[in-house]
Amino acid sequence: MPACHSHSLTPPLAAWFADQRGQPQGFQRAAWKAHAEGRSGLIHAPTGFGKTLAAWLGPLDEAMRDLPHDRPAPCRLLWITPLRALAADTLQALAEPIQHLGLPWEIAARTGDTSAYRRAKLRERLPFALITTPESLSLMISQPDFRRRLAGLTTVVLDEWHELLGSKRGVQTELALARLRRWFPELRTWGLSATLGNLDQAREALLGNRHPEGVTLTAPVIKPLEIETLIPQDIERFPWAGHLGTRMAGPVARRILQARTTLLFTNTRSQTELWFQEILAALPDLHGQIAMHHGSLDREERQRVEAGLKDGSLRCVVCTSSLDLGVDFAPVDQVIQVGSPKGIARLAQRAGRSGHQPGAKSRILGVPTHALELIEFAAARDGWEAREIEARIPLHQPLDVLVQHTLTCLLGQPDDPAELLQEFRTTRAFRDLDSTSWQWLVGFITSGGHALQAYPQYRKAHQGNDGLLHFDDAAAARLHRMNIGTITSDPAITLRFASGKSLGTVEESFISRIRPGQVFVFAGRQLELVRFHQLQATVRASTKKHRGQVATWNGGKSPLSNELASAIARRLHHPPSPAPEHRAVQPILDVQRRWSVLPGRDQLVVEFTRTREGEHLFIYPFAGRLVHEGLATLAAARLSRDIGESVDLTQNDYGFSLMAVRGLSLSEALIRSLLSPQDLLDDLLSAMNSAEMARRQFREIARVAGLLAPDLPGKRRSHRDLQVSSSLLFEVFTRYDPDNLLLDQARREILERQLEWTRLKATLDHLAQRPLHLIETERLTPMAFPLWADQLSAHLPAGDAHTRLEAMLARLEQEASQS
DNA sequence: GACCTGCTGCGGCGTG
Repeated sequence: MPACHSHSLTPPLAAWFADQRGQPQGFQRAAWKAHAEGRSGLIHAPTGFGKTLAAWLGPLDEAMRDLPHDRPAPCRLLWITPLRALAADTLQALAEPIQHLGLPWEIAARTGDTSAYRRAKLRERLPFALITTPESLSLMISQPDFRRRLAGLTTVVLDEWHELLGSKRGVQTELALARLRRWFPELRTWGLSATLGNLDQAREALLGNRHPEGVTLTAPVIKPLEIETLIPQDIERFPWAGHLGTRMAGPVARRILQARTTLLFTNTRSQTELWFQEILAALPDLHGQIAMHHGSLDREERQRVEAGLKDGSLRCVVCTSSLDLGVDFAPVDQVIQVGSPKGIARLAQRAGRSGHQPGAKSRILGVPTHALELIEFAAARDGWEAREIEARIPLHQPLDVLVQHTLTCLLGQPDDPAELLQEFRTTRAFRDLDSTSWQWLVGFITSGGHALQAYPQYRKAHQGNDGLLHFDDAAAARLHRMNIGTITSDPAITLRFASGKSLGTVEESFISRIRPGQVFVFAGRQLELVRFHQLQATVRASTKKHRGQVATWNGGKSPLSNELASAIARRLHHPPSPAPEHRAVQPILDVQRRWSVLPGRDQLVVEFTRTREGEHLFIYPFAGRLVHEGLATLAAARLSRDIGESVDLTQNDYGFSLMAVRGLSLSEALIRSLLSPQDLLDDLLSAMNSAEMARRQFREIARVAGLLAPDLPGKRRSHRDLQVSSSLLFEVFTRYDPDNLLLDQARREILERQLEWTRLKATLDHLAQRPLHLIETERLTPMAFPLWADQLSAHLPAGDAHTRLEAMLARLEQEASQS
């Protein structure tokens, strides 16, 4: 072994390690050594491979060398975790060696869950190691004497750094790190990350301008990942479209019986509700041992389920990505994914919830909900084997976060604007923040800007005679602390029994479709709505025989990742290796090939089909749903301008379709003009009603920047009249302060987040170079069918669409098997 | 305010 040997832990610590884990791994030794040399960096290893000890034993070892062993130690380490639930587990893990060695050094956690009493204690004295969240760290930064209490800090660790990266939470953390490093120039920063496509950028965001001195340490092990797919019995009768996949419930239930504990992931909350019912119905004997977990369930219920997983009393939990991360579930021995994996890293992350011990294999069972999803699982395996892991791109200059953070800093201590700017420029996110923008920001927080200068509540800071910026209005300070954080969400409706017990939340749009007396399914129960009044819904358990409709939410729409989309396109045309999924779906692919061609990445396939509804174009760029939405909107707007007819559109992860009663044709010139990159931005913005989108996006920005009065805890929204709505602010800025940089940010965020501008532009440029393969088909092909079905259900009453779909499906299946 | 399928995450305080 190379230089790694040159650093050895102090004997008692080394003995403890050997006793617990045997030989340290190379990357762990390397981390301890780098830490002892005063370096920082990123540690990258699969779950369960000892990242925690790699980051923890360095500072612990150092403290054992230079601190007395017989009395409490000053604060040396901050450990940042993105999840409250992880704080408790981390606390336990860090405490282990401390307890074993009998050191009187305190470890404590500080999150939103920490009691007022504990917080007061922590305000007196910080422990040797403090575990906290980015938001709580910001809150502490806003306390005037935090810096003094931290004196002696040597190390900060960012757990699950990949989780924060790519979001405003990540930027908030970058800024907090910059502050800590300004206070303590010798501070060492260690980030822990799962597999990620852009480790370099991750380290840049972690270390800011110290990036060049940093190291990246990777565990040399590649955790074996086994992706198996549940192949439908009769592929000829397996649906070409759909997303629920409940016809696979029987075989899935059998798998659940074969394992001790199963985690069953779905892609949406309502799918979780539905599958929970299906599994319960298939396995009535396991009543009480099957549970569900998603983000809209009451927190107590979720914690109960997490505890049940931990102690092994549950056989199966149906969940959404709410269990992607979190408490350590050593007992889980089977992971199932129902529906599209969406991304390679995502599937690997979920698979990693099983086989937690080093050396153990991660396994996941994929369950397709429609025929082509079989290909997706095979493609995810290809992608993993080729190490095509998705990147998480760090954000660039979100000024709303900087407005918030600047005020947070000033709350802690008055500061010189020039020095603040210098500090902020040490982060990756704001490294090229220009002085003009900074001056604008200072003006905005001290005066409210052009539009709001008449309103004192927007003048939060002032520049004193000392030249420093101050924030010392006690009432405003309290409001600011209540507003810290970058996570925003729409108000939700709490469902309660008459007793007051809360079950969780639904959206207003869902509950307002339910009439009192009607039954619906939520949290795995049949509930009858008693009344819905003042944003409170009262329910009671229903004993009615028929099952009501399952709750739905309008959540995020995560598109197929670029990496997985490419892997799918590649597998269709040049499969890198044989795969059972591919063999199984072959009959469907054969139908596609016979009636049309197989779309892929080498050429752009466009199908033209006439149905009873009209004429359809089906186009398959394989660029993910958001991009297809942008392309379809663009093409539809251009087309209807040309033909003077209204054009309907739909999109999914593989492609999009345009439909008009008449006027479509299969001409290369027409298609090329629809998809021309020329005037792209203008056409797109006007087609997508971007003004309205920006107005909506601005709400989040206004919230993060602290322009909206925070929702006071406990108070209902009836205080709305006191609130300045984000919409009004948007109007005011647009009219009286058009140069407001937050407006600009809203436009940028729309472009990147809703329209995936970069990917969309790249797709169009790529399409312009690909040959077109135009083909008129007599019938809807397997690729076209899901798009057509979507369109149908969007335009007809639900029952009607369903009947027609069934009939069409039956006919197509029949034809497919005959031809 | 739009969506009809669509994820997750924190924090403030006082009370049901």
